[in-house]
Amino acid sequence: MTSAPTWTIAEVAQEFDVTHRTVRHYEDLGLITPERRGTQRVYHRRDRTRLGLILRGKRLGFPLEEIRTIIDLFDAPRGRRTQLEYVLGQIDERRTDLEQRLRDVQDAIAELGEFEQRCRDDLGRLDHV
Amino acid sequence: MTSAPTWTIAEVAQEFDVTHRTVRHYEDLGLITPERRGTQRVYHRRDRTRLGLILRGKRLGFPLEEIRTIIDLFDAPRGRRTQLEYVLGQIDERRTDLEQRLRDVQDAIAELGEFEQRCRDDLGRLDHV
DNA sequence: CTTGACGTTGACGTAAACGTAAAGCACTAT
DNA sequence: ATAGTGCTTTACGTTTACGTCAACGTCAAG
Repeated sequence: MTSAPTWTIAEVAQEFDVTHRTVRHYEDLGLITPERRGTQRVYHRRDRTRLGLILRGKRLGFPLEEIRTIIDLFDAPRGRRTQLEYVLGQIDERRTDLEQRLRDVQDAIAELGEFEQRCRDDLGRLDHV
Repeated sequence: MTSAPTWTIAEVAQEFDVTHRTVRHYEDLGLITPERRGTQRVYHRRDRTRLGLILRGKRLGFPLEEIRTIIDLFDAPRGRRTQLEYVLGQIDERRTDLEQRLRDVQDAIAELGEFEQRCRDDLGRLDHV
């Protein structure tokens, strides 16, 4: 029988291409809470999942504090109706935000495409002469 | 005959929902270069276009310095072949970056949808009992 | 047993992106 | 003439997201 795999701080840092300082910073802000064996940190799959979410959130330009509230949402208690309704409300806010970003990215890609076409036209004119 | 419209710093700031300090900061970094009439700044349509691009870039999480290189690209000289090829190369880099972000946003929205479904299921079970 | 390799906790430093006075010019309105 | 409104520069303050030592613990290898 194989027990659940774990990782050291150096391993997760290398794997996600960040420094150990960064990983510890995220822990300071409460974004990840690795197990402790004595004084050493032990990272589980759950921590890696969270790290992935954090870094994606960062690529999307969210501040770390906001990222924390988002990924905490996934682990929030949903036993009572009021809790569930709160979570569903939060989900809606997040979606609104993300859909704005989706439009932003799509617009930017479209503009880039138009601009590229203009450049290619210019290039064609240079060839033609 | 109507001459080209212009705006004051207060007007553009209000319109884009930023402070005049922010607008001036972007000028300090060379992202916009409004005309001067005496000591006063006069903003033209071109400046507003750039401000829109800047803010969208910010929503996408790009640092201002990178935003500057991007929007400068649109005004870069494209007279010679080498210049055009440079610009086309830059466009490709940008597109690669933006497509990564597109995937990120789409993944995030998808995950949010799955999570919402789980929550709604939980809510249904509460109703059903 | 001591030397690395890797880990730990402070604690201070820094770059980016503005915020926030402070102090002064320019024009208009009373 | 002076008071007010809006714009200007200068300059230090703040927050976020880490970087960068310093100083020390721990465990396997030589």
